[in-house]
Amino acid sequence: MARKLRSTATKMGLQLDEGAVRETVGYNLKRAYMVLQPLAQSGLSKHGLRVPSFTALSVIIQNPDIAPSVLAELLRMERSNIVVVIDELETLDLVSRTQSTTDRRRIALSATLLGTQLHKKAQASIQEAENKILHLLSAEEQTKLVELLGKIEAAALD
Amino acid sequence: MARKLRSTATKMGLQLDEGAVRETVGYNLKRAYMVLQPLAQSGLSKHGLRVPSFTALSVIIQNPDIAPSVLAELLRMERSNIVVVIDELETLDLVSRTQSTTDRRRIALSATLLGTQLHKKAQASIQEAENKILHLLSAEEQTKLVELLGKIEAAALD
DNA sequence: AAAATTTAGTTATTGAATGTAATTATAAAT
DNA sequence: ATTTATAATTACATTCAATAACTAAATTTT
Repeated sequence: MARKLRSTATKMGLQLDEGAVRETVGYNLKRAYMVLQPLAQSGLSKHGLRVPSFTALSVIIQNPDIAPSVLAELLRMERSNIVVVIDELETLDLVSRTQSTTDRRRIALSATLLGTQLHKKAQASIQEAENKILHLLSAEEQTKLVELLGKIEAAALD
Repeated sequence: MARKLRSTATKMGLQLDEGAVRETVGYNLKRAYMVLQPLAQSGLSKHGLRVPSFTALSVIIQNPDIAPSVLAELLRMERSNIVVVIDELETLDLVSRTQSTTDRRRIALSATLLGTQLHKKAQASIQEAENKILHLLSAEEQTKLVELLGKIEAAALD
């Protein structure tokens, strides 16, 4: 590690490191996320999507007629923020809102054909972008990583 | 997983999941980060610090007389954003700026005694907060996780 | 030595993402 | 019938990171 990190450091003949923060798992998580997030974003921007809208589209495709509030819970977002994401997806004709006839408060979300098609392409773009980094991890390492991340998330639900 | 995730889902007798996004490593990273970040923040808020100011303080303690621009490079932040973090730390009397005599553009950052003391306490608070979750991972798992995260970060430096 | 270029720190501004509070319409409960 | 709760929404605030432009000082070029 730290080839580029040393670029300025070596100029000054110093031995730099971040010290105590590196002992927290959270900071290491953040730094790895800072690497992958821009890759995902650039993969999505080709299709006019942002990360939140892509994740929402993904969930809607997987769960046809899902309600916004359930979608929000699943994505761990506020209901109020989901609204603008749905607005965005609807404007792009990727998702449509249908008011429930049995409970007129409730809205059913479904992906359009275009939405399903675009999602497939966007998914491929993300995978491709992530792979610029992740091909340096073996399949077992990637599986292990996702498993450990899942344990952290599961632990939070107690 | 998904005890709480099922809370609404089970009400409706549905089997919900996020679908394709979960196949991206980046999203799993994000979700795990969403668990740990608030814990770190609550650990720090007791001491009047935010995550960015704590990480900066950590680096300054580890590297006395570091320049703001080097600090920014190490934390992968913009120089412009580091300034406000330093302002904040200086206001709290945790860090002081000293102008270099040899190069009057350059500034040397150093932690005050108070800064060093507070950092130690804040560090303990973070560890304690993180452990509410992380004790569910074995020591080996935590080490493995940090190792894998490090590989992702290292891969980005090519 | 003078002029041009680069570097360090700073300021101001923006945009993206998330969080909070209040509002409207409908349904459910008392 | 009145109250209470829920779903979606709107408006607003906050945090964080990114960009551009500015000042002062050093370095390089001519």
